[in-house]
Amino acid sequence: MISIRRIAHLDMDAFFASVELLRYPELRGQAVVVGGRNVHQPVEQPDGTKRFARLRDYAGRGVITTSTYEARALGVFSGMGLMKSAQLAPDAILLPANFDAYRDYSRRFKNAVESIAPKIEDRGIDEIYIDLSTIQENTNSLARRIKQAVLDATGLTCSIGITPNKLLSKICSDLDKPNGITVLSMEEIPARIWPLATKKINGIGPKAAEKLTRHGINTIGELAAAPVQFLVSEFGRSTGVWLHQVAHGLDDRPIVTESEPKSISRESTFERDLHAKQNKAELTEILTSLCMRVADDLKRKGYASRTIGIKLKFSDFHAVTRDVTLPMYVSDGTQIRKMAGECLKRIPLTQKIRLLGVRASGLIPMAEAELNHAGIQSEFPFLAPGIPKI
DNA sequence: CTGTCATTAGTCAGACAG
DNA sequence: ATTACTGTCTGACTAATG
Repeated sequence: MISIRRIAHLDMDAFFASVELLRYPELRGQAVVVGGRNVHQPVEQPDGTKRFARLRDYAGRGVITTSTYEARALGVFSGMGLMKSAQLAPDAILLPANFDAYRDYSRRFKNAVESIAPKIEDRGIDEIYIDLSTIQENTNSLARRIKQAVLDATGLTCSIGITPNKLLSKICSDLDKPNGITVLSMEEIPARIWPLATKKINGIGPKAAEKLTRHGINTIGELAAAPVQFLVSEFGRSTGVWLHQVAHGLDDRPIVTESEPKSISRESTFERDLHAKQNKAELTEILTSLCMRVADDLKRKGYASRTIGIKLKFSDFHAVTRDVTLPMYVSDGTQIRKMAGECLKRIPLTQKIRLLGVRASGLIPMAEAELNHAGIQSEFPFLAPGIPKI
């Protein structure tokens, strides 16, 4: 007995910017971007109107997190440096990010969808996959009902793709944005998917797309027509077979409703590049603070870690990482700091540094870590409570 | 006794995404 | 004065083990 899967991908429209527009409705219709660091909140003026920061006022290393569709029309997209975007759209309104508000609205829209279709896969703050396979209702009316529930709960619009799998639904939710519904069956793949650029496939990024272009493959249809043995020889067994499958719209990944985090990290780009020796005190303090924040996050989320790593990004954007694994689990900031210090010693410091990061991986829930820790201690009493020599 | 092979863990870089 | 932050996954390489 086989059942036809019906999977939805729901993506909130310009999510962070749209949440800001709920708070500042007078900005509706304008080019607005969210992002940056040290961006000040709008200031109320004597006449009751608010004074907003403009992109041209910004100085620093921040990037755009989200932009309204009006800003995108000016060539200003997420990920772009704010200094760069200020040249394209100096008059665009710049707002600081309010992550607490976004998390709140995220929770609201997910709850609204859950009340209609409970089998949901979380894909970050502004999108989800929904398994609609077992719901007996016309696809279009179900999609409209979900969108209405999201709008009622948040005042925000979203776009939905509904197809037999996650791969196609993800592509389709983007085809009629904003505020759209796209339903697609396998029969429609040649007409509606094959003309699209390979970059539209989730997992084909700039590098893979560029490599495909070099081989004369620009569209998903051209990728589908490429011999699988050619793709395997160019991209390796696993990626080559995958490219061939996805180009034909094939994807059997299940909806994953629960998962455990694999790593917890904190990183920070400095206001200015720092020199390893000249700014040693400053760097040490930043490293310690990152370790304490990671320890905080671990404790708050209830995990312990046995692999601690650091990341450095240099002036030329070249990044290096080092990590170290212990036979026991740790969650204490001081212990993490010692391990991070050991990692740092193994990195040659010639260039100036622009970013420092600390990551904890090899996670297990705190309760299990304590059991495990007790076992390790009795087996290796000399390890506890200090840090073994590296 | 030595070489080879399979397997696993650890480490690091890089691609990708939201 | 261009380029954040958090997180997942995979490939390549090395070392250890049997």
